[in-house]
Amino acid sequence: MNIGESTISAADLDKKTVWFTGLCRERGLKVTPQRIAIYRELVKTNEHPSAEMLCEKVRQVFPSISLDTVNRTLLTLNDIGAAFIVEGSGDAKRFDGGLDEHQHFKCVKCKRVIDFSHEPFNNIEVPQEMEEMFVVLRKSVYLEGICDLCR
Amino acid sequence: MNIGESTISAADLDKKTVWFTGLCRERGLKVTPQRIAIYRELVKTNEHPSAEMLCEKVRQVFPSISLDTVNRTLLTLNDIGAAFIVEGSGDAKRFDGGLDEHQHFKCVKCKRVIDFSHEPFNNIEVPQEMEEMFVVLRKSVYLEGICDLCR
DNA sequence: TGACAAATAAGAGTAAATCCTAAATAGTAG
DNA sequence: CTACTATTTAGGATTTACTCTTATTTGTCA
Repeated sequence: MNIGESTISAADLDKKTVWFTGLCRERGLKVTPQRIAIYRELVKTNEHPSAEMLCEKVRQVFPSISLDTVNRTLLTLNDIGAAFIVEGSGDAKRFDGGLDEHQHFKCVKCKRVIDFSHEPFNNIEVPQEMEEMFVVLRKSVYLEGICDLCR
Repeated sequence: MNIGESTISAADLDKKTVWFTGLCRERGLKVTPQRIAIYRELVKTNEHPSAEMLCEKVRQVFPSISLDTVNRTLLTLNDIGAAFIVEGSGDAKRFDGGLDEHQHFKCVKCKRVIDFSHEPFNNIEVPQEMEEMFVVLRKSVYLEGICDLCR
């Protein structure tokens, strides 16, 4: 079990960036400084930021970036598998650049999304019947409730 | 295993309604005919309707009901745990009256949300550590991929 | 280096959800 | 039954989270 915190080293960040630029090229996507900046900001944090939150961060480095670009880019990242949209309920989309298997707990009050990793949950098996009918790309256990700070 | 379809009998619907009125009273909420009507319509279907869709259905019985009331009521249902919100991919919120414990599979192409129920998934256990730190209200296994129609 | 297609910025546009008001209505407790 | 208070209705205003359009810029590749 491991709840919350997890950081990325500068070395890992660079490694991820290299992997990401490769992935872009592979898919015929241009490697623009905006894309890199957005990807790096996303991967740096484990806060599952919204497009809005990321936009603010990226603006510190890239003052003229538009929210639209951030939004579009995040959807692109989701399409190519460099990030994904956290399953959630209703509000603004939340993104996750994390590639390790992990689960999410979402606080229904503050909307915070907290990572956790629990070995048995990483190993759940998709039933045969589902595999036959659908292509299952991602699986995760999703918990909702009230977090430590809100209760 | 059970994918997709599932209906509710008139008897079960009534049982749920009784449970729901009890829950309302417990929470000091008035048992209004609108609330009941909305709840019953939601529980009857497994289509994960939006507020708009539900409003139309309820209007067949209750022609003067306002969309605002439907919206407000659905959020109330969510608050007291009589329903919950499923991710609507940025579009309109979709609601689920949670007939039985079940899981969701979401198609990344057509955005369709498909219910399924798989005994082992219903019985997953939340780790002690999580229970101590958070109040866990809901747990589910969430799968994403490509559905039978899209692939 | 230059052409071209892709990507971006800026700003307008949109749809859903939420909030506001005020007046009418209707559960609920005493 | 009555008083109290929650809830509903209606219609407009506001907010949120995108989404589109158009002109401009910029990676990429020959």
